[in-house]
Amino acid sequence: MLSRMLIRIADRARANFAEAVAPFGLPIPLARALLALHEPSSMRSIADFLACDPSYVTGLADQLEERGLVTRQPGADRRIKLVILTPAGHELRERMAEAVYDHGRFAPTIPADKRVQLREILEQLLEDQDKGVRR
Amino acid sequence: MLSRMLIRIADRARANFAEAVAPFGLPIPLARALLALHEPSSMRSIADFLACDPSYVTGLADQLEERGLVTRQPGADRRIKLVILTPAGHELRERMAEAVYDHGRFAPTIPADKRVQLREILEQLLEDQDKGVRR
DNA sequence: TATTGTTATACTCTATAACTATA
DNA sequence: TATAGTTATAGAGTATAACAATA
Repeated sequence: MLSRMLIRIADRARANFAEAVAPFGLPIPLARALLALHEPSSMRSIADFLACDPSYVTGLADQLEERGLVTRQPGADRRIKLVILTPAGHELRERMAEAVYDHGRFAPTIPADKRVQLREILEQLLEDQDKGVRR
Repeated sequence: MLSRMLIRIADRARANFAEAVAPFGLPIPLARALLALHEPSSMRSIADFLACDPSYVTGLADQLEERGLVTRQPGADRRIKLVILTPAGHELRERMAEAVYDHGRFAPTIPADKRVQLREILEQLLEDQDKGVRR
């Protein structure tokens, strides 16, 4: 079945990610959170990006802060806290992103045209998913 | 990135599975284990199929046994225990498989030819993965 | 000595509920 | 009253290590 295949392959993709970030010594959830920070972000927007509960982001941000990778700054709306990369955080994020990209080159045996097909189909699927298409 | 898309879509596929089996009142891991039992299987082979540690299968089998869905019988090699569906287990498995199949119809908006493309590419990816192709 | 399965335990990831502060 | 974030807690899912029985 299609779903089962998708899940197996995604598991491999996750394992790839884990391998790629392992050398940096960050637990996977922290690595994911760090990579989410392409710009200063509220706790909530991080939660949305990671598809998790905001309460969970609190812990992630705490740990990134302990490691000196981010700081929290109050936003204009003072309920909001902006999570901002420190220079060290920025630098680590760059290096990690590159490692993930290099390591993540998917499916070297799949020819380029097939990969384009795959991307198109996946895009369509994600779109359906966002629109909540019944399946 | 391709991996990220794959993971998002697989998450949706997992959620689909969860929805499909929810009416049967089995926790997800038990549902997966039950569906793995297309034939009498050793603990180890179940672990292989589920891609988990054998020690974890012990707990799954215990719970399926408590629910009267399987029994354990010693194999010819008496180290081996064969997990075998009871009539109730067989019947439940049939119904669940059907529900999963129906619910799991993936991507209704994807035309049939695209779905064929997708299946082909996924098959290739799984093959690479089994062969341990560097990625 | 290697393999099957089990036990006891512990870990990772994550959510829920109740709370505080601001809006 | 509704929203952002936090705290404390709890749960699901799963692995590790040590072990017993069999090969």
